[in-house]
Amino acid sequence: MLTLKVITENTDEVVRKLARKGFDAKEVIGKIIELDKIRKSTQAELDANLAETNAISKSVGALMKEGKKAEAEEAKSKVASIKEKSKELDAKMSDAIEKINSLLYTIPNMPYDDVPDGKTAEDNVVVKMGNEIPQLGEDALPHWEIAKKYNLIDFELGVKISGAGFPVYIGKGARLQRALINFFLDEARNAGYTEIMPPTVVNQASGFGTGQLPDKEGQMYHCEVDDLYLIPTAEVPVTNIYRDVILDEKDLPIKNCAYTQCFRREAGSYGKDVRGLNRLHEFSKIEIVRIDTPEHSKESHKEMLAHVESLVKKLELPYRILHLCGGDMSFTAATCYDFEVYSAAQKRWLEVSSVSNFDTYQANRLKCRYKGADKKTQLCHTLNGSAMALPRIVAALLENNQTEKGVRVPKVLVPYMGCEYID
RNA sequence: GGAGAGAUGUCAGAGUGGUCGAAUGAGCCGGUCUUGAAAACCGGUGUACUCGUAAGGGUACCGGGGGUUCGAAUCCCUCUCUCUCCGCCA
Repeated sequence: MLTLKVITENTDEVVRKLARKGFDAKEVIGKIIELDKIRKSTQAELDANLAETNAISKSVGALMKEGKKAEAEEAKSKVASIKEKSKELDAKMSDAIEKINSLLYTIPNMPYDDVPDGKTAEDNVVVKMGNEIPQLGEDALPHWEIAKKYNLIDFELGVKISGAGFPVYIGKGARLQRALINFFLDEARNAGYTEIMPPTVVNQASGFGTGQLPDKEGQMYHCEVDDLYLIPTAEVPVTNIYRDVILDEKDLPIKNCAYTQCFRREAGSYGKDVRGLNRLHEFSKIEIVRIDTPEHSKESHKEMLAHVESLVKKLELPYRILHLCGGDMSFTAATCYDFEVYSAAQKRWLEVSSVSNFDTYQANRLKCRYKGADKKTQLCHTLNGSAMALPRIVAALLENNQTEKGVRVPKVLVPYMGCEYID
């Protein structure tokens, strides 16, 4: 969430920037400022009351020691009325703070100035394209047909044992999963990321820390008995490592990567979007996460983009990079680039990665701070990106590389697959 | 699942009703000493809110929440978590 400080001190700027995200902040910020004034004055009054209570309590102790019982009793009686007032003030202040926070949660992050204007996905800007789109014949098969032809993925079997959106990978289909996971992790490690293997279920505090809760409660699987959530992305456990942590500036940037299974309820999705591997309830993803200083985070973001680009390049997949416009960006991002690969039989672009900088928005929720050489404690910047999500990569690989001999394995994956063709 | 023990600052660890934001030790930072280093010695070393130009004040925080009391790290209730033993088990 945005900090109270930035909202109260730069109100006009905040309103202007949020407008680019299609969010009218004027009213809610007005309310927040009002509530904050109440909070401040209430706190001043409460603090004074408590100070008086403390002073009297101290004097009672002293009087008792001196044996001045009557005076001690008198002091005691004085406290009663002050205490009652304190209780009242305390309630008033908690109420104000609670209201302020619940309003703060409704405000999205401010987009950076270089984020393109726009309202919908139509307005996203293609900043780069790479690798040739293959020309397939009329008889080209979509990936779900290929998966069936070579017995790589059994969607019906998944329905039997779990439900729709939980495919079963078989034989070379399963091996391809493992090959991609290893490839992505090796690439990340070579780029200086520390490999993390986190839990795939998290508690409420973690879901809250990265912003999945309370807003997107319905998107996560919830184990009610234990009140734990299945993670929708490794971002949740890996970023929460740094919840309530004060880092040392010399340890920044922190660069972590993690492979996990990801679980998404995807309530409300339907049609061609959920066909085959296009949208699943469970899938494998390698995530890269960075924690950085405000001064260096833009540079970090660039490095992450270059890393993800190198992956699609090596996999020989036609790709394009989109700079998301203000209106299409996620609630929490300050700037975000999407990577899409072309799935030649479906004839459509599939999103395989988004790489975001959250500025201090997430760190403020997480209370993730660092201490610099100047001994000052301030909020970190957090960034993350997929590097990458498997299913759509697999979809594009199967479709784009289909030949009469089988599906050609990209050179870079051959050592991981142990074969040149999937047949 | 059963029984017991515990949760204190960066860490270890004291504190069982008043001057405790918290002993002591370690670590870390600064200094003295030293050719340099080590040792020794001296000083400093939490977070948040708030008042103040500043110096410096005030308030809160000893796992979370509530209660008793003039006053709670300390007493009571409750929740959570951790550890040990037993059982079960990949």
